[in-house]
This record gives sequence, C-alpha cells and structure tokens, in this order.
Amino acid sequence: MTTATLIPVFAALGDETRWSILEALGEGDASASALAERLPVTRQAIAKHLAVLQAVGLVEPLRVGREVRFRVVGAQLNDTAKRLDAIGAGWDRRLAAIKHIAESP
Amino acid sequence: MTTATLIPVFAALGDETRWSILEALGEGDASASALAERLPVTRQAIAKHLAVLQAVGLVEPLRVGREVRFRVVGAQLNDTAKRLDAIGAGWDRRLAAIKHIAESP
DNA sequence: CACTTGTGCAACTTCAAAGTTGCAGGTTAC
DNA sequence: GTAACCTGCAACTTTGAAGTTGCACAAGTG
Repeated sequence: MTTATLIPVFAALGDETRWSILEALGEGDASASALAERLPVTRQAIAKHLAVLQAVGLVEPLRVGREVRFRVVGAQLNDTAKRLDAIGAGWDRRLAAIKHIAESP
Repeated sequence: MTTATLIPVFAALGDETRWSILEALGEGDASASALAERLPVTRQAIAKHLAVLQAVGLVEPLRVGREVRFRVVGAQLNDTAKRLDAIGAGWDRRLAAIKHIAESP
C-alpha cells in the first residue's frame, strides 16, 4: 500500500463543490438530479464530480427504480485518515531521530 | 473549525510532485535547490510547491546561513488525519441512524 | 574585492479540470 | 402506448495550476 493510491483521494477531497456533495450525501443518499436542486451547479457537473468520488471509493451508486442514488462511504475516509496518521507519525519519528543524532557529541 | 480550512490542505496533498517533496523532506530538512537536484523538476517549480505547502502549514522554513531549508510538519498531518476521521465517523453514525429508522417497524 | 551559490520575482506556455449547453436514450408512471 | 423524468454522452469555453525560462539580487567564500 503506497501513497500512490492515496493521492487521487486527496485530489478528490481538494475541491469545494465535491465537499458540498459529500456533506449533502452525509444527510442521506441522493441522486445527481436531487443534488442539483440544492447545489448551485448543473446536474452534469455534479455527475462528473460523483464519477470522481466513485473512482476513489468515497461514494457508491445504487439503483432505486429509475434513478441512481449515491451513498457516501465513511469507511474510505476513516481508512484514509489512518494511513495519513501513520505517515505523519513516521515523519515525526524519523525527524526526532535525526535531531537526536545531530545533538549527540 | 469547519471543513473550509481543510480543503486547501487536501488540495496541497493531491499533487504527486508535492508528495515527492514531502517524502524527501521526511528524510531530513532540505533547501529548494537541494530538492531540485534529486527531483525531476526545476528549482522554481519546487519553490512554488514549497510556498503552497507552507501556506497550509505542512512545511516550515528555517534559514541556515544563506540558504532556506524546509522542515516537514508532521503535526499538521496528524491533525488533518484526526479531523478526517471525525468527519467519517460522523457520517457513519448518521447513516447508521437513518438505516435504523428505515428498518424499524 | 571578485566569484560563486542560493534565493526571489515576473512573464510566458501548456494542459487539465470545472462548468456549461445540447441532445439522445431508457424507464417508470399513467 | 405515450408522456414525463432521470440519466448518459459529447463538444465547447474558461479558468487556474504546473512548469519553464530569464534575469536581478543578496549573501557567503576564496
């Protein structure tokens, strides 16, 4: 598991509109058309964002009748958070070791 | 503390070159020129990336003689991870509650 | 003092992402 | 069946990020 798979997730999370979508989905599943009614962008734009979010596993589609609702995948966020924390901890450990070496006589 | 301050951090982490810089800095502080010697981009490009990383608190500059070395700030990564985990947990809780209501008779 | 080295600023090119409009195709509901 | 609604695909515009080149300036080093 490298950082390579992590970068697209952050790229997906680095957009304000996508966060609006995620927050809206956090209150319940919704379709692209439903999201377009409460967000200031077109349905097609939302569809593109949903495709990006789905590609990195942050949302998943589920057909309900003739519409396609999207559900937010909290587990992917938690997993990303864990990996991020591990990386940060690794840096702190290494830098602390370097500092220790530099300060030793 | 809203997600508004979080988005620029993810945007900063959503670039491969910036991860290369962060990983290089994880092995020890370095200047923009030093980083340019081991990365396949120009020093000026690296300087721009360092400015972005510094703006979101992921690195911090420190003058050493006539050069400006940069240090990775692991604490910012850990803080970001914590906030991310909290958001994901909140979504899971809410969606679990919705599911529970839907399944109750 | 001259020379080297590291940094900073500015203009330019390039490319991809974000967003729009327009239209075609399915699926449900009546 | 047909009308209404939701989705999907394609072409287009625009804006900003990433990267480059070029030059000017500051600060150690000999």
